[in-house]
Amino acid sequence: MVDEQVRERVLEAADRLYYTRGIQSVGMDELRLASGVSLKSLYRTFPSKAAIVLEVLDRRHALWTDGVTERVAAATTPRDKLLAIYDYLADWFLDDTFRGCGFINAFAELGSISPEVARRAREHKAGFQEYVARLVAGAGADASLAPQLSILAEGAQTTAAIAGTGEAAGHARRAAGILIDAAMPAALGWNPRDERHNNAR
Amino acid sequence: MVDEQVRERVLEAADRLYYTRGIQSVGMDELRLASGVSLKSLYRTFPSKAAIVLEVLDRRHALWTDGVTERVAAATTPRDKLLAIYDYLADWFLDDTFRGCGFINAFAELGSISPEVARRAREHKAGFQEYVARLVAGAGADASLAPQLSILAEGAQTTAAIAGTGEAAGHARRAAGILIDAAMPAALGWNPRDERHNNAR
DNA sequence: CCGCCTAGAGAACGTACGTTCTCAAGGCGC
DNA sequence: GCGCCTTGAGAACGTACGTTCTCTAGGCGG
Repeated sequence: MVDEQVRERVLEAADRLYYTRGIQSVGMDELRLASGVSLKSLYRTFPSKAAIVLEVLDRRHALWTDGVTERVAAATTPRDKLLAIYDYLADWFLDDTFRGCGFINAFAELGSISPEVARRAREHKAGFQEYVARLVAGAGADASLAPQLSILAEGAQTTAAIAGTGEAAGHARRAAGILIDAAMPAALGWNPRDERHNNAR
Repeated sequence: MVDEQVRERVLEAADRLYYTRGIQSVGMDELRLASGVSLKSLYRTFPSKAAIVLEVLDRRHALWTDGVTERVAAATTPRDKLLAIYDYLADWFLDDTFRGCGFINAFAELGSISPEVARRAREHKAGFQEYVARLVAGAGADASLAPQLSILAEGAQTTAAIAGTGEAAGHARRAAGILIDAAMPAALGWNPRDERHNNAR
């Protein structure tokens, strides 16, 4: 089997298994079975399980970033771009494999014993916060809005994961709408009381 | 050693170790060392590690509930009672042992392989959401405020844990203030635009 | 002072895991 | 067609863990 094929198969299976059942609960033998790659090829392609974990996290970061970016790009107004984040979450929460944010989970499981995992989680969250900050700046809203929206997205993910329902996305979206309206300068001709812009779900 | 002493020592040490390093990373031998309780007494008092984990979670739930309740009780106005939740979080985040919500962490680590752990996490979060809902009702605010405030608290905890800083508490508190003002009926004589009530930190 | 019961220390046991090694089969150059 | 190199399957190895067992020491009632 070509190296590229091995990489892809292993990372795909590892991501699925680690996300579903936790990293420490999934052994290399199970990963071999699920990926259809022999242990030999596995260790020829990756130096260790720890390395696989880090690559899985990097892959997941790219998928998340692409997904959010795409969804935001599809929205037109600056306000809708901000709210699109929560629409993306709403769809994700409905996926029946949803089990919370993989980075929060990895951090909870390994953050205190693997500095590399902790760093990946920190960078993933910092990246998202910066992205939101750019959107907020683009909307001309007060900069303090950005961490507020990030915290709402974060809270929606853990709430939805533990509750096992997706309704947190809607709650977060409505809260975000209120916070955006409060942070939007009326000077830009924006009227928070205008019902047409208050497109809550 | 008296049974009561054994229980307390083991649960205290287990809570500290599990919270700091994760549950699966802490073995029974280390728990024996940290608690100063022999393996024999340990297994005389608890049937298994799984049972200890569940008792630790129950204990932690009680500690959290008491801490929040006390802090809220110290506040006077309904609005300040709601904001007191974030003051409690702010203090907690400054504790240098802070490593996120123990229930989120336990759920991330074991939620998919231990239904009991998943249940504890679900009940813990549901209990908090109901508590917030009661406070919101007591404040005469719209019921939709409750899940919004819960999600903010949730997001602040994971954000603070991964970032390693406590500033998320302040961001969540300011967002909460805005959402509370938006959900408070003006009919009760409440004026959201009144600066005197807008005691952001 | 003697026997019994309990507790502590740690060895022992079974299992599981990450990683490496063995061995046989198969593809490919010559 | 023959030898060599790589690959796959799985055994093997070292370690760690949860749990139980062994043995010894000591406290306490009689």
